[in-house]
Amino acid sequence: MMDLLTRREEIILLSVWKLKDGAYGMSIKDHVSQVTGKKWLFGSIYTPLEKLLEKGYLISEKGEPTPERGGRAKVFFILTGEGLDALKNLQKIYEFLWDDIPALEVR
Amino acid sequence: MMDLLTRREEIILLSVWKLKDGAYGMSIKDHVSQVTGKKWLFGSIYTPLEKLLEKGYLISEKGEPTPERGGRAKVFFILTGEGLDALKNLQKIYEFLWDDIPALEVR
DNA sequence: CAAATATTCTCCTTTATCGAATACATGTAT
DNA sequence: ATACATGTATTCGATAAAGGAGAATATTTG
Repeated sequence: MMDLLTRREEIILLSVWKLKDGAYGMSIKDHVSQVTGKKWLFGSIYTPLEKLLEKGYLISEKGEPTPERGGRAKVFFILTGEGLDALKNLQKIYEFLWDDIPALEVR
Repeated sequence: MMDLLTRREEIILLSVWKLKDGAYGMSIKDHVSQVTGKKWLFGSIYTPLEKLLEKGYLISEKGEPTPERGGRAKVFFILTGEGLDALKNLQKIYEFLWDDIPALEVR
């Protein structure tokens, strides 16, 4: 073990996928905070993003600055084929792990 | 962030649940290795098990030694109500995260 | 005491967490 | 026009927690 995605890598990768062409640091931070119901800070976003770039699961692309007052240029992130494969691999493992756990669904 | 289960905690907690009254170090190790398709070592099992006890997600129970030649007594693990809640919480987050990701399902 | 099974321990690397510091673009007052 | 204020976004750095590998130790029976 274990070349599986870490928890944060999983959550961030899925967020990038969901946000499509609008995935950059801040929007990812907001999205994962909303989804998980907890407040995420910068460090918890940019560090794994960096790692995901290294692994080739994401690529980044410098965007234009916002035309509003203030607004440093965003860095957008896009899921690669390898990133998608990593998610598929995880999904397959989840099938085995979570399948046949009926008692959890009753509440 | 983040009081969410870590990846290993999740996998091990689910394995304990699946193995019912037969969950102890070695059987958990074999189960997670089989499910994830990777070889897990002792350190990757007993350390998080200890953590899960501390968190109250598991309780342990000393078993009888195996009647075969050799066989130190096993320590069995049982999921608590809190442990089940932690899994349910994770399951709920997965719903949001993984829902509406149709492209992943094609393969 | 030999052999088999199970767990504990130790060392080291990698992730995770938090928030201050910095960068960058634009509005505004002089 | 130019300095400074303001709003957005990212980089950095320090510390804590989790992950990873496998040797060492304990326990039980032949």
